[in-house]
Formats: sequence, structure tokens, C-alpha cells
Amino acid sequence: MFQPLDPLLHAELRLAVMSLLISADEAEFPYIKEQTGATAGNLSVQVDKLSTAGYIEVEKTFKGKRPCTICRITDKGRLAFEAYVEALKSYLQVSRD
Amino acid sequence: MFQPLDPLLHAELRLAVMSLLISADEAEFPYIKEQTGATAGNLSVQVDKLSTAGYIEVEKTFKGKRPCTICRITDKGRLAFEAYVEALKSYLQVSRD
DNA sequence: TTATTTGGTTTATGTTATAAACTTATCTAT
DNA sequence: ATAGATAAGTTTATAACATAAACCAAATAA
Repeated sequence: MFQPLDPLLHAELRLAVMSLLISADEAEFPYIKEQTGATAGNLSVQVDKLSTAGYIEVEKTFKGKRPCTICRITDKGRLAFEAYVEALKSYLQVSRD
Repeated sequence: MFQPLDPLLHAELRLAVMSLLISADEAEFPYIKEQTGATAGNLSVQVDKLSTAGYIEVEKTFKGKRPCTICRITDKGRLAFEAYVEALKSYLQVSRD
């Protein structure tokens, strides 16, 4: 009846990060921070979890002389996100079976 | 950009309970337990939280000689659920602004 | 009458989200 | 040149939360 919800995605900030990356394909850490309103610390932790899970990949490079962390969604992440959205529907539809 | 998600509803079991009550209007504890697959203990705690928040009302009555706990969604709960669904959309839509 | 089932509640535990504190490096003004 | 301020994160600590395990009381079955 109710589909289980991937706990990795069923968390506000991680869901927001994935949502951004789904449409952006690539985003820098400070941009994600700004768009989500998260603190750097919280974002760092959540990005790490998504990365460890293989849902995103994180490239650490430099922009001039400053460090620059770029995040991209992976195929696995995209699939997981889609599955999560499907699962969510089982909670939101008025007609369930 | 991203709408905050009501933490009371952004929890798998509580969301399932609310989802059931949205369409059922009234349900007994054991029925909810069966439909959600939750343990009685967990369900008891979560029902209590929803009740404390005023999202549902809990009537303790008897069915013959056995206790019977009936749950109903309140107007406040219905509104909160609708708001939650709206907020969720900001995470799921590909086109955001 | 003594298990067993029903219908829960309370308590304990492990996980998680989040914020606060810290680090390292760069830029800016003095 | 050096003291502060800012950028870009990471690490650590805390508080909240979800969940399960243990427990309780009453009713039914053996």
C-alpha cells in the first residue's frame, strides 16, 4: 500500500540538493548553499552522505586560487530520485489500493 | 525557492497515517497498524504526536468490552497536509523559479 | 486456572539532522 | 608586512527523532 521512502532522500536538505542537481546537472557548493539556505556545515555533511551513497559525485577543484567544490548528480542518483517521487505518490494520492 | 517541509508530516509513518485518514475520515488503531505495517509502539507514539499537534483527534471508546481507539483527521490536519503537499512540489517540479 | 491474544503505553536506544566551532587559505587595508 | 576580514569548507557536539523492545491490563481460549 505505502511504498517505503528512501531515507537518504526523505530529508529536507538532501532532497533540495538533489532537486537542484536534477535540473542543473552541475552546481558549486556556495550556489547550493545559497539556494537551499543551508549552513555550510550542514550542507557539507549532507553532500557527503549523498556522495557516499553514489547519488552525486563531488569534484574538488580550484577557481583561480580558491577551492571550488562542484556537485553533479549521477545516474544512480537520478534513478533513486525518480523512485522516491514514485513512492511519495503512494502517500499523496487520494485513491490508493 | 524551496518551501519548508512541516517536520511533523515529513516522517514516513506519520505521513502514512495522515494519508489514510485523509481518505478514510475515521480509522481504528489496529486498522492503521495493519495498513501501515507499523509496530503498535511506534504507531502509538506517532499518533500521539499528531494528536498533540491537533492534526488528528483520538477517541478512546469501547467495542464491546475491548478498548477501541478511533482516529480522525481534523480541519487543521487537513490544511497542514494540503500545505505539505504544496511545499513538496517545490522539490519535485523540474521547473522551479 | 493458566496461557494466549488483543489493544495498547512507556521506556530505551540508536540514528539523524543540524548548528556551532574550528581550519586553512586568500584578499584587503594599513 | 601584518592584522583583520572573508571564503570555503570540515569536524565535532548536541538535541531531536524514529523505532523497537519491554511492559501492562483486560478479555478470551484451552
